[in-house]
Amino acid sequence: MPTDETPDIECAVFHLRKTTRTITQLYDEVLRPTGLRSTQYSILRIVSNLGPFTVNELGTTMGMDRTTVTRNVRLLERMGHLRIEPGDDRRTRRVRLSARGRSAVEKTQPYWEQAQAILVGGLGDKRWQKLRNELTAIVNVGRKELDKRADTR
Amino acid sequence: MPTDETPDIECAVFHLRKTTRTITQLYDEVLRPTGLRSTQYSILRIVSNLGPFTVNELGTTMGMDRTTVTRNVRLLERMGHLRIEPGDDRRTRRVRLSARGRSAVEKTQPYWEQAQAILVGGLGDKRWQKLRNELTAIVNVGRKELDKRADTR
DNA sequence: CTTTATTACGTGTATATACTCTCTTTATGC
DNA sequence: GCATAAAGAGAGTATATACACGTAATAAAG
Repeated sequence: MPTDETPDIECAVFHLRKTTRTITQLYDEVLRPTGLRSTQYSILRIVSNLGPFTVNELGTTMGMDRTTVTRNVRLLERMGHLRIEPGDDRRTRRVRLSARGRSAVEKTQPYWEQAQAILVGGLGDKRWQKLRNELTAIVNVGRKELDKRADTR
Repeated sequence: MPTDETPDIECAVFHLRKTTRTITQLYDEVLRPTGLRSTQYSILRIVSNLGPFTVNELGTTMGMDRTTVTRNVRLLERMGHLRIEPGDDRRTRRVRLSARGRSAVEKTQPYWEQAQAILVGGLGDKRWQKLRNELTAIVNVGRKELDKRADTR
């Protein structure tokens, strides 16, 4: 059962979820030797590039529910990749990369590049850049509506 | 914390997962009165439009692992939306919509249309059509690579 | 300065996801 | 025909995800 064309379905969330499932499987497969899953590497990369973060900030950056961040981050802390320190305020916690986490990101980088090369290579760099922009655009559409609905409540 | 721009990150799987999280939240929010989640409605819709399916076929169509199909379908069976019958072969099972499932799809349709309208309306129909095609394209890129790797093993 | 609202975060629960391993059934080789 | 391979599916386990609810700390109102 090789590559089947996705049938005539308009539903946006269906296409997005199907695509994300498939591409996550690809990245997970390529990253497998590193012991990091796609989401885990994403979190470490984001924290590495833009951190440190509070739990809330990380959630906003990743479009991820706060409580999901808590659990994902806890896992990475147990693996020794992240450190979770008290924040400025006694309510907040500061999530930052550990030395081990930094090393893991470096070691994983070439595998990530390989996966990225397969995908971007298969689509073409220009098309990927455009796609990336469109993804950002619909995130903003969705985010805006969700924020609007949250305000009403 | 309103709509924040996704920072300068190239990683494809990060953008896809972030987008899918956000859009799933939107659809789930709009679908909430119906009691169906995004994935559940997607499965019912697919089975309704293209079914019946074996577990494997449904997995292929949705880019979903076979074992995930088993569990998702079981849930919908317990809700009374799907029926799971023996297939042509004593190995296979046939997944089809029940009368109740058909009714649920119909009742849910206007909510789905509302969510879809928010998204497609926010992006523009032309851009959405293009985006949809690009999503299909990268699914095929990913699928092809995954199949290649599966053959080697 | 006390009451009240807001902010930041965690737990309980349920769905979504996929890999590994195993079982049963069908197809293939000889 | 029988041994072996392949196909279809489920169970065990682990991660990913988010909503409802609860708690502690800070900010705002008076």
